Amino acid sequence: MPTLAVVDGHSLAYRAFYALPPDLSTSSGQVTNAAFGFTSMLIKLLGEHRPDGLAVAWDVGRSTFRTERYAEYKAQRESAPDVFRSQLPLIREVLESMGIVQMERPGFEADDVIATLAKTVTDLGWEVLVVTGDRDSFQLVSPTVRVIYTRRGISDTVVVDPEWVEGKYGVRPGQYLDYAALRGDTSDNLPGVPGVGEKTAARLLSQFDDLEGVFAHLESFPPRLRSNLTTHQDQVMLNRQLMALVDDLDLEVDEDSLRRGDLDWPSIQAVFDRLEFATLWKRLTEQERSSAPATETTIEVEVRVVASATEVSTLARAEGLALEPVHESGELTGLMVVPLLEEPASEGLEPISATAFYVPASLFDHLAPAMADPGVPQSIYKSKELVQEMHRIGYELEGVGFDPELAGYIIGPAGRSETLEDLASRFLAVDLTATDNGGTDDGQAAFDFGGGPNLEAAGARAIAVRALQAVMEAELADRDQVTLLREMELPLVRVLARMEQHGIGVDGHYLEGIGETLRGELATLETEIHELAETTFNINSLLQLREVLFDTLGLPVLKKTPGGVPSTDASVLAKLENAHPIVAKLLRYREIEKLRSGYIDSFLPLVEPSGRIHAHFNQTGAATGRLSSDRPNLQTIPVRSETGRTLRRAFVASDGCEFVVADYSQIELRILAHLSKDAGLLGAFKAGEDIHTATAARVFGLATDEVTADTRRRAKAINFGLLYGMEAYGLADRLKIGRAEAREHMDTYFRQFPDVRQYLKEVVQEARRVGYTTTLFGRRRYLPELLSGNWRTRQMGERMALNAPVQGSAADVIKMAMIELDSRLALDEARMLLQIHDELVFEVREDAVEPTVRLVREVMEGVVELDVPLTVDMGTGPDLASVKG
DNA sequence: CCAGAGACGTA
DNA sequence: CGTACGTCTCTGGC
Repeated sequence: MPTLAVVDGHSLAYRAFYALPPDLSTSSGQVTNAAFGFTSMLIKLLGEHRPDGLAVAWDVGRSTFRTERYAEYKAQRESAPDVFRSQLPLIREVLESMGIVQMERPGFEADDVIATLAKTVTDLGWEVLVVTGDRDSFQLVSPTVRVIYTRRGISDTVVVDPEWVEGKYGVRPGQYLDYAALRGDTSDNLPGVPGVGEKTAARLLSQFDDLEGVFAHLESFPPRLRSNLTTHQDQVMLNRQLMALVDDLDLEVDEDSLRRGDLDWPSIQAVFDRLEFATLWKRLTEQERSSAPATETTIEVEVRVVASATEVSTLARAEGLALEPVHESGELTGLMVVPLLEEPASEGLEPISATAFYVPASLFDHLAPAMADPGVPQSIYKSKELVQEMHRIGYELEGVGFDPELAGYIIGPAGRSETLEDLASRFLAVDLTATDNGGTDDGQAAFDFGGGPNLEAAGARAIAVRALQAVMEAELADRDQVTLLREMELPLVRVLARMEQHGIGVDGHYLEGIGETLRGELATLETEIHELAETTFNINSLLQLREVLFDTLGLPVLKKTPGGVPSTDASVLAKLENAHPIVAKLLRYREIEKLRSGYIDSFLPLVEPSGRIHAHFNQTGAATGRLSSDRPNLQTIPVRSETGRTLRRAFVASDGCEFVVADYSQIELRILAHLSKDAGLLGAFKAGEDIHTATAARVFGLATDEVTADTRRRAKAINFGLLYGMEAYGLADRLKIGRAEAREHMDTYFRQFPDVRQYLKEVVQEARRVGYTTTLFGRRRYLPELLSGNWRTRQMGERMALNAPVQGSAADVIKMAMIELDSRLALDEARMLLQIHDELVFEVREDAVEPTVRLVREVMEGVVELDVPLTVDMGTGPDLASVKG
């Protein structure tokens, strides 16, 4: 079935305009951010969805039949800025050069054109993909019409199908119009019914089907709702009239003109050249001219439901198993299993065809031996989740041998982790979403459509995991990153799974107590601040606070935010502290409020009845290779401020246990020493000197015992600045010294440590040459920023290039230590609880504290051999506040 | 409801 | 004009 993509031109152009920096322009000064973003999105659409036809619909003018019928319609909208409007002709040129049909209709909106097109071509047997950031289009969604909805910016999109609409709004796509009419739409200036939000609207419609049904049953509603509905009935019916898309416009739709033909490369090149779209030209040519699959293929899956123990045992004799969980209303009901017998044929455009075996949970006992056997490696997308889920019901997955999510993280380009659909599309040219919808195209697959788990879809996912393994492992082998996956990221899965599962003990009562104290102090501060301001206002409102500080009190504006508005951040307030007594109160208020909202109120709901918090450790969240933590983020427990530290007492070791905390001393500077091989830096570490004091001595030409606290502080700022790619300007700001003096400091530093300068220079050069940086263990970070036409972006790329190998190598080192420690610690004696980048926290049985301290130090210090020693500082204590070395 | 801005906690 | 994260509050509604 051919697919037509229809783009809402204004909607997308507007998104692009606001998503991309306004300094994107040609050398002659024409701003091109909207045109650039639009074209980029278009290329992405062509690449990812491979539509057979393409059309762009435009709005014309502001007046439509809707504004005639209802003057308020969209009346609140301001007209678009000139720098946006000037780009519309550019976009039209791009589209013309690419031979893409553009349509518009005076008196109607682009949405109406889209609706008409969708209806027309659907009748001709096409599938439709509507690309827009406008939710009104959801009323068009059907089994053959999907919407690619741009949620924010231009790259965060979601494919909206009937299931998505139902899941999100609780109504069928056919009811969406009535639903929106009830709810109203502020962006169109259409009021809804007071007291009827999304929840109520959805409930009413699921009960009475449509507006007519709702208004026919007014008597059954509570009085308030009834009267609100009665008074607003006219508005609601008007809303529906205005929101309903017109699908019978008189458009001359010529099926053939919609189809994409061969591209006219010379004319495209002319337009792209003039707009200076060099990178887009490269993307388009590589994508559309390459021999890469012209269209996505699909997975042909035959699902076999396993019914006997014998069949399971046969499966379990495979050389490996791809596993995909199958859920029904939140419960794990079974596993889709694809045995790894032979390499799947993944060349060309043949559909990948395989059998997936569904093993219901009742037969898991027979699968257990294979799952617990590292000799039968398991390939699992999001393996940590399945490891935990299986553990909870009593089964251990001991041999996770592949996870496409982790492989994708290693291959990069990093960012947030990719969905299995993304990965299948990228590495297999397979469209998994086609199967997810129930595989209605082959007749026999629809047996469970509408109820029960979609076994076809799960089977296709398991097959995709297997196919991805072959392709991605080959890619990793080419890059020499197989070890990184097999020896580091995969073994870490079990370690993290255990840490999350074990959680950390929290004294909820203590936390509540602190909360009360903080609330008390906040109330006092609030009163004082209001009195000093001589007005009551919301201190948390930056808008109101700015007004008080800079208008009412007339304090000077020392810094602007990136948005161009006066900044009130802590560094500004610190400078204003002597200007007005309100400032000190504000600083204190901010500090306390941060603790209350971010650490008390957000932690308490996360404490399980067991008295423990189970944070998540995300293995694919950071571009450098670090872990990240969320729900809650336990890598940011306060430690710097006195008040913040009181909160640490809430983290308590279990009865009969103590915390053991181990942190690498100056690991990043040590890695810089190792990577740069700078004699001075290596010497200082080998001699066991305090690195900041040693740096100060060399930079300021002093003997070690002549280094004062202040010179040490300066040296420390230089050392840290180095790791972040800081320049003289930043150092000057930080140390409150002149730019020239800062320059002088840095020059002296680099004279004393010449190989550091050389190394930093080479890192950037190499990154520019190959496109990425590399860590000790071969982890890459891709840095397209280095080739940006934008100076700022390029500078940022350089700083990232300087920092990534150091931060990333440190992450590698501690990950290796975690894996080794996990295998060597006895679980009944010591459990790893937290990783905070260069620090590990363990909960240890009191009688095992001493040997554990010894083992942890030995493993952490010895896990890799560098040109400098790695040293670890250790402490123990019954709670995180009283950990003492 | 949602996304962005601004602020701020940590390494 | 210092890297890497996650989370809170407020605000305005491409």
